[in-house]
Formats: sequence, C-alpha cells, structure tokens
Amino acid sequence: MKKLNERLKTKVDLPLSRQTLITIFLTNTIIKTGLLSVLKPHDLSLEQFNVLRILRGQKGNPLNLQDVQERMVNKMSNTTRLVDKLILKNFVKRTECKKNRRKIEIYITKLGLDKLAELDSKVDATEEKATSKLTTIELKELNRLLHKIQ
Amino acid sequence: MKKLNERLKTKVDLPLSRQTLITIFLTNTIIKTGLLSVLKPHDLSLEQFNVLRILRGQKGNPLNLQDVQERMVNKMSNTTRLVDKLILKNFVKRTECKKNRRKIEIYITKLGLDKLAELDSKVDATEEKATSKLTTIELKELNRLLHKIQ
DNA sequence: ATACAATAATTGTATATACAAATGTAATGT
DNA sequence: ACATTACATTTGTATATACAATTATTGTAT
Repeated sequence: MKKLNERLKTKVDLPLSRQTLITIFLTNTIIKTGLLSVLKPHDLSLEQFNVLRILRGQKGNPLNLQDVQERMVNKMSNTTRLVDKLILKNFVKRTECKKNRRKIEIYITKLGLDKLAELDSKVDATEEKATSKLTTIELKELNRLLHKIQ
Repeated sequence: MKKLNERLKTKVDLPLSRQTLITIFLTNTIIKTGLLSVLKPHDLSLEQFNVLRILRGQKGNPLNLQDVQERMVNKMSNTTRLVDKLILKNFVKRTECKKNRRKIEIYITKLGLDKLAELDSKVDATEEKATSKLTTIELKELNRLLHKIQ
C-alpha cells in the first residue's frame, strides 16, 4: 500500500491514531474491491455471496431472516431486500413458516449451490492472496491488535 | 471485540486468512459507527466532514473537484453530489473557474469553518479513544501489517 | 479551420449501509 | 375476550459506494 501522505496528497503528518484508522479503512476498501472483482462477473455482491454461503452452511435446513442476519458479517444491511435479489436470480427460495407465520424460511437452491461451487476456489484464492504477504504469526498478531480496538 | 465465531454464530473455525479479512471489516464498521455517532447530530456524513477538512486545509484557497477527490480517503465516492449536499447546508460555495470553464472552484464558508471548529475536538477524542487500547508501538506495528496487505 | 481526442464535471443506475416507521402475527396480562 | 406488548418482516428514506455514460469545454493534429 502506498504511503498515506501520498495517497491523500497531504503535506502534514496526521496523528498516529488517525493514520491507523484511515489505514484500516483503506485496507478494507482494497480487500472488498479484490473480492468484488471476482463476484461481479457473476452478478453477485459481497453480502449476497455471504448470504448464500450462510445458507449452504445449514446443509438443507432453512433459516429465517433473523438467523441469516445474525450470521452475516454486516448485520445492518437490509436482509429482506438482499434476499429479494437472490430470489430474482433463483439462487434462493422463500417459504412461509407454517408454525409461525411471522417467520419466513429461506433455502438455497441447486442453482445457488452450483454458483457457490463455481466461486469457492476463486474467492478462497483471492482471500489467501490478499493475506499472503503476511506470515501466520503476523496474521495472528494483526488479528490480536484489531481485536483490541473497540 | 467479540470472538469471531460468536459474532457470526458459526461453529466451524474459518481459515486464518478469512478470519483476518472479516476482522478488518468488522473493525472498520466499529470505527465508522463511532465517528458517525459524533457527526450525525450535526447532520454530516463521514465523507462530508472529510471534504470540509480538506477544504479548510487550503487556508482560503479554492480547490476544484478533482483536487478534492485526490485528497479524499475514498476516491470512489461521488464528489459532485457530496459537494451539492454541503452547499445546501451553506458549509461550502461553488464558483466557476474563469481560466478554465470546465473546472469549478470550491471554498469552505465561515459557517463551514465554525462547524468544523465545533466538531474537531469531539472527532479527535473519538479517534484517540478508538485506538487508546493500543500502545504507540502496537499502533505502528498495526500500520505496518496493514500496509503489507495489498 | 475543422475534426478528433482529452479533460472536468455532471447525471444515471444499481446496490449497500443505516435507521425509522409500518405491517402483520403471536404471546401475555387482566 | 380484549388490549397491550413483543416479535418478525417489510417498507420508506437518505446517503454512500461503484461505475458507466453524457455533456461541455479545451487542446491538438493535420
């Protein structure tokens, strides 16, 4: 990654705290952009892909919206509309829960599973490449430091 | 920050690379949420606030849109519309550049400067608090590790 | 001088983020 | 039984992210 001052065309040095926060933000953008470049040709957003993986993890069992939301990385994204878009692409099905009609049950379809199977290796490779410049020890240390931020 | 498995309600351990990327994402969200909680009562978004600070840094001189964009943390956000919203709030003024009519010049107003003065200490405190659990050495190490990710 | 390319900003479209409000359903209290 | 509260999802609104297409202006080549 470029030096921060060059990146922001600023002459003054920012305080270390702000430098760090901005660097976290920039790193996040880089990672998301990398993953998106894999998903975009398949017309999937990052969160859509994530929801598909969550549903696959249930091995055939359905999940209601809340359960999906709890497992999502970003819990503030709008799960209803996200699932809507996956339904339009036939990657997911929605049925009303008979026991509790407030709930809905969401399944991943065969088509959704196929799409995931197609993407898995590419996404894994992208994720590993993004972190490949760091050793296992460094990755663990990075995790530890980030976890200390609240 | 909570443990990742708890946060995502997953039983299986994710590979370290994915763990790290998700942790970066979650940390980023936490930081943004904290800063937003300061800015929101003043009806400013993070990027709007950032643009105001960039303009203040010019000490009275105007910037055209491209120059603003170059200095922004997120260069992909839509600067035209961002500035539009700041103009509506009278924090910023836009004038046509006479030398090159394709360009526009953007100034921060007195009202904008006052708003920044009001927010500076709060934002600084939030940024410092976010990183206060880390020592200077740890912050530098965190920066170093993040910079290794590309 | 005219055509063509490059530049600067704007506009359009789709999705995500963020949160408030509304809707419909179920559970609970009296 | 009825009202109230809680629950699960949907809908609405505003902004940001991301990128393509368009418009207007300027620069350049022949």
